[in-house]
Amino acid sequence: MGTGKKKIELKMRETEEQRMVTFSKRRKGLFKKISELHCMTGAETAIIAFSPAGKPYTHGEPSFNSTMGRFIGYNEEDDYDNDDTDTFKSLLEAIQVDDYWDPDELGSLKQKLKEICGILVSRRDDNV
DNA sequence: AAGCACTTTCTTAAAATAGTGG
DNA sequence: CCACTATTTTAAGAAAGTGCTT
Repeated sequence: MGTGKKKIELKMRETEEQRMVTFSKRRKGLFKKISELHCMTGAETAIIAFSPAGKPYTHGEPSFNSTMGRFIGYNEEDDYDNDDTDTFKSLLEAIQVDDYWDPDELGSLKQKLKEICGILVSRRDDNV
């Protein structure tokens, strides 16, 4: 016999546990709404949400990567894998591990990411 | 096996939305 | 249009379940 939904203040949840559960539930609802937006309007979408523990959750339609690729302006002829969401995810995760990762490795990962972003941004600026 | 980081299930009320009539 | 109500959807609380790493 649950106590049912209660009214709560719109502020940071008090405990880590509350934050985790609320994150899980509300992310689910948010991603569902975004699916509906795509379904009803054809809008291409991409969203990233970092969990309280720092893990990135992505969602997008027709796919996260294709929408991100479109946003950043990559060329169609590039053989870019639209379904490989792990590509962006792993890059995102790489930035999160500052304190736990080997500094040299992190440095090179960040450098790679910067290079990739630089290439993509300049390509976008050239073509649009 | 234990611990972590979520995820889900259930009950129930809050909030959002659709429908109706002025 | 706005006010009111009926219906649907969302999510809080509590607790249990899942999958992965150590």
